[in-house]
Amino acid sequence: MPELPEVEVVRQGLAPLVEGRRVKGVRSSGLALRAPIPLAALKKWVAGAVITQVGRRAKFLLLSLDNGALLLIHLGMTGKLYPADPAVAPRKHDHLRLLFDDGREIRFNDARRFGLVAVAPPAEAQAPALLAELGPEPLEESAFTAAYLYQRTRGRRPPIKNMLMDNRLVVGIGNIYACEILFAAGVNPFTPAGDLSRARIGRIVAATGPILRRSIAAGGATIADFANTNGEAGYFQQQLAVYGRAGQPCRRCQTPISRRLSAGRATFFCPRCQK
DNA sequence: CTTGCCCCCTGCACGC
DNA sequence: TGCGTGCAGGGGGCAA
Repeated sequence: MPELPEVEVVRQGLAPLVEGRRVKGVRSSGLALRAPIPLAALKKWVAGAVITQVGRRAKFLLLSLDNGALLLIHLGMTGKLYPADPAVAPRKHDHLRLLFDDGREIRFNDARRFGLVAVAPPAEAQAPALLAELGPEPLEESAFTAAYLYQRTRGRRPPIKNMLMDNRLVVGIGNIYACEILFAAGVNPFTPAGDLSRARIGRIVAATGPILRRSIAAGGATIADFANTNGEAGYFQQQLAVYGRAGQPCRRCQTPISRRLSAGRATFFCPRCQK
């Protein structure tokens, strides 16, 4: 489900719910997500600690603790965080519960279990292994530059769309926003990345920030079931130019939007506007 | 090292 | 009503 804008929307909603709160206890469903929930580490480093700050790196939520440890949460495809009353029975697919000393709790619900919960002890919290290979943040304009993307794509044959979704190159861009960014840049998603001119790379980079920021401002895109911490849908999906619009007229030229697979993922583009 | 393929898992829409 | 199929915002392991 969530790409960078959706995770950022969750971060913004989660921060006021948990910052300054002390975790009283943790509960897990016992079912593994992408990896087993590290209950021992959660009890050691999270239970009893105060959450000082909620940050984000790529699609990871980073909950800093006052003992120096770091709680990492990845929402995968269907992960949701929501506040709950501890007296109310967990919902189906609630896999982690963080109970606070003020009588509230936060639950992590993840039907498909592609999410991830990890704990970095204080010694690793500044450089968690899970974040070690990640490329720059696309909203950091000094890092995700045309010069950077141009250099990193030279000699590479994979389609530019697949490369934009590779978090070693740039983080946070998934299937929706890769399609949208390339439409805005007028670049065909199947173009081998290394074939793109400096000017076209520049258009891709220039299109990225505004699209991601507009989505964050709109509360993210809710295609099926994305929800913020209040359970509310976003509305950026109303502004999508190509994603999910196969057969519908291009908003710019009226040509029907195409849908083709790229690396097994549905890829939407305007065959006329994107060359 | 790169690249494509397949898998993890559940839920939903659709056709029959 | 039920069943089979295909698809879904992610990401990692594996083989060639």
